[in-house]
Amino acid sequence: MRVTIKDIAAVCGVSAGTVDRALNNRSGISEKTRNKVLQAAEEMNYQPDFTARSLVMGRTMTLGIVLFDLYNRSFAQLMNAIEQKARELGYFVYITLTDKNPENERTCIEYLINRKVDGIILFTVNQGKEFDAYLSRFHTPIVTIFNYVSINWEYVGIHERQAMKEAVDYIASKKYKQFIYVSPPLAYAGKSNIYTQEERFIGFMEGIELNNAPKPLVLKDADYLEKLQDYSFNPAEKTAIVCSTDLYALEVMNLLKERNVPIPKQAGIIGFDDIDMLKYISPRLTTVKYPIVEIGEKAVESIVNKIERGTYISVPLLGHEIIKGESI
Amino acid sequence: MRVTIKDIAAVCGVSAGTVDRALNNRSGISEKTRNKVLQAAEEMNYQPDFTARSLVMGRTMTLGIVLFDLYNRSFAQLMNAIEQKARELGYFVYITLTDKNPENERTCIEYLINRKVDGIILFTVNQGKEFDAYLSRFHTPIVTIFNYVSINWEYVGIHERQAMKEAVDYIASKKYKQFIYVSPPLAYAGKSNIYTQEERFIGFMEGIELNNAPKPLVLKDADYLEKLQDYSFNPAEKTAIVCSTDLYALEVMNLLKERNVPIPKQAGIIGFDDIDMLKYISPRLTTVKYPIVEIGEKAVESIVNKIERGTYISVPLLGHEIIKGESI
DNA sequence: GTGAAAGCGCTAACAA
DNA sequence: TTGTTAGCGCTTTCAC
Repeated sequence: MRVTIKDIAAVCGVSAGTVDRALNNRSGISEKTRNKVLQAAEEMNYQPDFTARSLVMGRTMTLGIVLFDLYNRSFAQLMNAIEQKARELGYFVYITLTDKNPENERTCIEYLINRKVDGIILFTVNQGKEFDAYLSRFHTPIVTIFNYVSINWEYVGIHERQAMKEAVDYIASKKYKQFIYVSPPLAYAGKSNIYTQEERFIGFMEGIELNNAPKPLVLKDADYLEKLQDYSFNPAEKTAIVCSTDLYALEVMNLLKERNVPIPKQAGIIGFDDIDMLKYISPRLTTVKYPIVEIGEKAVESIVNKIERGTYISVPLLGHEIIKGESI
Repeated sequence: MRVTIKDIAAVCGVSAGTVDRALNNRSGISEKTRNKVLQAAEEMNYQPDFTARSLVMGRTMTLGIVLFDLYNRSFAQLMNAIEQKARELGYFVYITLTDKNPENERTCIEYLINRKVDGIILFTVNQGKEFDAYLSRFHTPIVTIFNYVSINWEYVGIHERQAMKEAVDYIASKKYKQFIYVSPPLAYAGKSNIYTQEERFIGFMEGIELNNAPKPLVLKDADYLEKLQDYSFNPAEKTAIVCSTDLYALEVMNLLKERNVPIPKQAGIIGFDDIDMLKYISPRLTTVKYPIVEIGEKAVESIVNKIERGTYISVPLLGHEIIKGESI
């Protein structure tokens, strides 16, 4: 059996309460007994039992993370940042993957609640009043990231809309006459929470309007590649293909290469995310970069502050930057 | 407050023990009371408290994962597979990242043990007799993946050596006369556990010998790119650059492109891992593929079987396949 | 078939 | 300063 505080108490000839006082730096104990207990604990290689502590304290020192999956590079980077910051602050991380399934996501959340996590970092696909109320039923701190839920929930993210608008400004300055917008997740509008994607799209449309660009072709379905396969590029005008994530941009790039459409001479491509793999791809993809690691770290810091001191650390929308590659 | 079994007991006019019998499908209870309790639990929206259950059962229904980081695509895929399989089997996953730091790894392991995880899936950088003994001190099931520790520990992986040897056979069949081997982790030989990398290297050397190839140039340091920058390729002979992971291969490819060394005409490249990003890279990298998802799933199944039924499910080394691209 | 009681390892309130 | 006691919510043993 593992050594418990009782064992230490017996060895030192004191009570369990006193051992607890020594071990956890509580007041009301003499230096002498504290040292004695501490030394005994050391010698006996005492390791505290977190499950017992959790039960009595109602705290587990763990954070639950609800994510789609780890397929997207950015998610992996995010998760990496979260784990590091969390453990630095003394917390462990439960990772749960929802596969973008709303019901599955609720199951994940409930499981986390039942396991008494101290807080949840939530990248949700759910939305709406009902979900908002659902979340409120749990009295557990929650920080939302990327997909906004409502004013009721702390949020860490970037100014998606502004970022995409600036991207359009940048493209417009390059004399593109035609615009195509690629964002298959938009097909889920109304059905699931695609806040970030919607914001990017709104930003795109704002940019189009502000730059007096012609009406763009918007591909908001999974068949965007087929559509692009059939698309006839006007040789007299340059077309800009704006993709809501780098992954779509790379797919588009592959297709254009296959079709022998010169990039960016005939068609330009821009992505969003700045995933690290871009460094191996040519032509270098132009994209929008945002501080993914910071998002993870800030989310953890905010929620831990809420847990330990009662208030979130509100994080203003973080910055972004257009990475100028050779693709547009 | 949350509803507990006591509350249900009070409502139903039975004892807590009886509620437990009903809730957990235990014997010694009439259908009638069972139904009554179950219904009450349903109505009261009872949610079991895992921390309490963990304390009394000594089990937490959680698996601890010890990984380097999530930077490498394969790790993310692995983690993804592990989470899915684990939750399918009713387990939650604590993720801990070691950043390849041996001491940090031990801290992770000990934290996991203190949190009473039921099992640990370990991708270690530690090694040796002392570490072996260290692990034995914990009476927690452990499955090692990728980096082998010793016969004492269950292991899930592939036949790294054989895979690399076959890769060399394949290359040799293509009339390459010069061989360069790239594997910076080899610099840590003796210092940390680089089992997979060592095995791949041994396989490479075996392949070289068997094919009567000339003595290869082995780059086993972080400065491999500088070395390759200065390397003079013999225009009369094709050089094969064998990389121990895709990431190194991509770096090498970038460098060769910069140097305008024609691939694979003058220099061929082969990687290892078959990361999914390869589909966006041209020329298509030739590489060795192995079932990363299966490794994760099998590791989970094996350890859960050990936890619940007392024995691991030994997994024979899994298969691999050479993915023939255009880079060699 | 059911209830009562003990206890998992720890914390915290109250006595002494 | 220290010990005692009563739980946290659940499981389990032993009476009845």
